[in-house]
Amino acid sequence: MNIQAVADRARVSTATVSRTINGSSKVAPKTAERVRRAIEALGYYPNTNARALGSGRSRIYGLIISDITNPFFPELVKSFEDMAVRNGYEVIVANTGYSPERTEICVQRMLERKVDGVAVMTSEMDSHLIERLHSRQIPMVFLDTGDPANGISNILIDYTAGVDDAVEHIVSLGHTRIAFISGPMDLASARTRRQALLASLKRKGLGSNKSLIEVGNHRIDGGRAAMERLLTLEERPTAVIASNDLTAIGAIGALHRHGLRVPEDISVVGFDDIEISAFLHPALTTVRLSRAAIADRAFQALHRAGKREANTPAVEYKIRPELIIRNSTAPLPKRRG
Amino acid sequence: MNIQAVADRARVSTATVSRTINGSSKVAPKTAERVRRAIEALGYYPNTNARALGSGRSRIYGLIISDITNPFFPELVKSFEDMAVRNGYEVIVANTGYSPERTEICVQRMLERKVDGVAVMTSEMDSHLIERLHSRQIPMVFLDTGDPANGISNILIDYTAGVDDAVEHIVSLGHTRIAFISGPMDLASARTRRQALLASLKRKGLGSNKSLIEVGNHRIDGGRAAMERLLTLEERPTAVIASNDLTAIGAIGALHRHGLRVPEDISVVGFDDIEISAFLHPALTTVRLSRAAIADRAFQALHRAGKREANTPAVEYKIRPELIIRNSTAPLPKRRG
DNA sequence: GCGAGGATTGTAACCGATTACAACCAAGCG
DNA sequence: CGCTTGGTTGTAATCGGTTACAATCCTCGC
Repeated sequence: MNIQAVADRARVSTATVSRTINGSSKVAPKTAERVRRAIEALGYYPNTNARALGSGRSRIYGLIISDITNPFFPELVKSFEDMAVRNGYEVIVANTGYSPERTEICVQRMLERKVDGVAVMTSEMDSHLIERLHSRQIPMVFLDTGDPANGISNILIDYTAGVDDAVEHIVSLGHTRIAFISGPMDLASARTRRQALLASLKRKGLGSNKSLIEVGNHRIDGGRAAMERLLTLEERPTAVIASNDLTAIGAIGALHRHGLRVPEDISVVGFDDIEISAFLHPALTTVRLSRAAIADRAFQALHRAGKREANTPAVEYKIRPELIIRNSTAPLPKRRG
Repeated sequence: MNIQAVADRARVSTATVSRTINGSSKVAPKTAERVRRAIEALGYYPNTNARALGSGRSRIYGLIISDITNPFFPELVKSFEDMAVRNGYEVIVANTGYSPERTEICVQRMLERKVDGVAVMTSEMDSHLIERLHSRQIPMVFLDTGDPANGISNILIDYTAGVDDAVEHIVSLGHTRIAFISGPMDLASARTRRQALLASLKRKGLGSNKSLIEVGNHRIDGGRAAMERLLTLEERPTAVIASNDLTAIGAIGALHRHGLRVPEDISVVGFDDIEISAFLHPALTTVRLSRAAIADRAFQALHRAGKREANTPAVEYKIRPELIIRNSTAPLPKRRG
């Protein structure tokens, strides 16, 4: 079952069948209809490999993430894949596991499969790997670390705005001793969040107390450990902002273990709004970073760059996180004693 | 940069280069070495599309799951992909979203991309779709619903053993009023778990009380709602077994909301052992179903079937879940009053 | 009635591998 | 010494599309 069979049945050449399928150049409506009926009758669908070989376009996008088991990513992957499939594309997902060697393999996989574009949704990527893709004219889009001036599209997260909302919320509840648990400092995205938060606190005239800044690992255990350390302080914080939701969940775990109530004794704010956060007890107040929006922009960036017509320049999208107020934050408790 | 360039540099024909790369037929060691050096020097890697077109094998496996945002799946996807990449394969992940229409699209995608095998890790799949793949001789492996007699490999989960462990554990703690929150009854895997559990209870001489059997939806909100209903009973259960961990998490949420303590007042057992379960407060006692083991067997099944030599028959693997005792279960509390 | 010119369609080269088959070569044997 | 045989290597067809270019067909205006 190949294009020749369709051509024979529709009494046209293979070129006409191909044109009908791709809508590339004009085909007379009557002819097109005959071809479509032949396709229908034979249950024909094109061989993607032959298509890719002939045209040089594979209709595959690469999606590089750090780790699919990190709850931030599944929704991103799903949304991206959804859009891709709706547009006739396939997606190859690759996990870097935060390792440079694995990242290199990921890029190699993309090259071998001749992807039409790569969405790099992790901040850790060597410039020589970027160059590898760039030199082959493969469209790319990055999360936060792209450089549109160099032809690489970027999705810019407005951390400052999101973090400001969180700080404003906490401050308006009367808190002044505000702790922050950051992500691992070797992660670019964690550093960015940390800087945005420190700047925001400073703007409020807070945050000079370095002992209230702890480092986690963007996972539950790190958040728990960091919170334990914060609880040993003479002057405990009354509110904690975490670099991501998992960290916040860990922090709440530590608080519960110490018999402290959230939010009555201590308020906690997360970041990301992973699905489970809405269902926790207490439901987590957090800064939502929409994965659907990120996936949408990423796909658009690649898809536009792929249209050969316009030599579309790299674009930059801005995404504004959104504070979701739930039950893990409350007004500053009255001092006892 | 194609195979011809390599052939020229190594002063051999393209056939010899191809043979060296694939190790298909014998190539003189000296020649092979020359070819390898040429490949190295040129930084050559084969065009996968051309390879697939010529050989009929794409070195791509399809992985059909119901929903990547269901925490059960990411680890499965990751493990499967890991094995695939290590063996030079690529993976196409497709979410059915539990919808027949989407499932049909998933299968179509697999056919168009000419996958070398499909792992169907969701229980909902029409037989005509299976036939579509089967008639094209595409190796398949299913989770629980495969039929080795019909040439389809199967990974059999020994639910009975896993559930027995959980029931035994709960009974040994002194509980007799044991509730069960099942998954949605239109999900085959949920029905299987339910049957295994009811049978296990019956074996212990329990489970005759139908009011202790509730239906959830395998998500947190369903578990919470089901638990709420159980709490309205005259005689409340003292232990609850949930069909999956999310359901258990929801149930615990409902219990907390009612001021009940877990495990002091009520014990809760989950199923799956998703990553977060170990970090909850209390850490969840659950029956671990290893996703890594499932992925491993699934890959092996496809990989073996793919070797054209032996006309390998379909295989059946058995996986035994394992009870992980944490802090959400405790001895039956003493009756007060 | 005829040539121009646009719309349609066909011919065939090409994408980059794989692989059946043929050709070649050297060693071994009678 | 000629032939067989097995190991290596090359030739060229093939996979199933895409697409540049050529050919053909109409329709119009003069």
